Amino acid sequence: MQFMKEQTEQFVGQKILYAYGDAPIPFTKLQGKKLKEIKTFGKEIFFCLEDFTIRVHLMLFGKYEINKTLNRSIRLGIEFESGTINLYACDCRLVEATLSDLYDWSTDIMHPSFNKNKALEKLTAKPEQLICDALLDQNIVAGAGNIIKNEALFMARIHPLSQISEIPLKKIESLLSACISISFKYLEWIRQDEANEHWLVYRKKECPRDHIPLLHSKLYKTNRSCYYCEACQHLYLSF
DNA sequence: CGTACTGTTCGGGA
DNA sequence: GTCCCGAACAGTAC
Repeated sequence: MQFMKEQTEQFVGQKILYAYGDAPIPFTKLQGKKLKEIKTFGKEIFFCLEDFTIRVHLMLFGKYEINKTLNRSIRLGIEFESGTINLYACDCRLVEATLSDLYDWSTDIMHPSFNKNKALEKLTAKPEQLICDALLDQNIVAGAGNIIKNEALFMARIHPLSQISEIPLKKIESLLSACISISFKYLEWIRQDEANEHWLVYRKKECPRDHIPLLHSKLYKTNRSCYYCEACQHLYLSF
């Protein structure tokens, strides 16, 4: 969402001339309101207006365009004085509450107030959890998704089915470091329009270390795709 | 809680 | 080559 923020920041300070679409939003309420600020939390982006906020989550299939339309039904179009943001197939809703009451930015990987120790605390707070599930929990580390989960586990050489209580703290720290470095590299890759050219294991067939076939299956509670190498990713288990 | 559902694209198998 | 099917960057509702 950092990249989307960069691309939409040009409209901060401008008034909304007109808003429309099929989002469950009272569009007339937006009209005439000034865009005060754009914030992000993990995969969410917030367009903060004068007395409420538009929260947008692109989910799996969401798309957005600036000053351009796609040939499909519009979820939310926002016309500003100098241009338009068009949102498609995403989750849009109004938030009236104060954002800082809802979100803890200290564990949002990309946020300036990210605190690695807080993230470590949250990660180890549920020791019975499996690491492949914990990494996807936006309340633990916000921003990491399924790709970063797979890549970070591979980099830190941790098997996705490892139990948090059994993973040495140093390994969890290196896993977190991997999440952080991948997230920032990902932003850089998106800027260069090479977002999907750098993955080591995600959607790959072979381990880049030892060239044996990677395993691929949906694992545990979150039931999301895991790509991993049984030979070089250690399984930490209590039994 | 687990299950169903949403919704668009793309790669791989036929 | 082309078509079709199912998985997939995620989360919510029930």
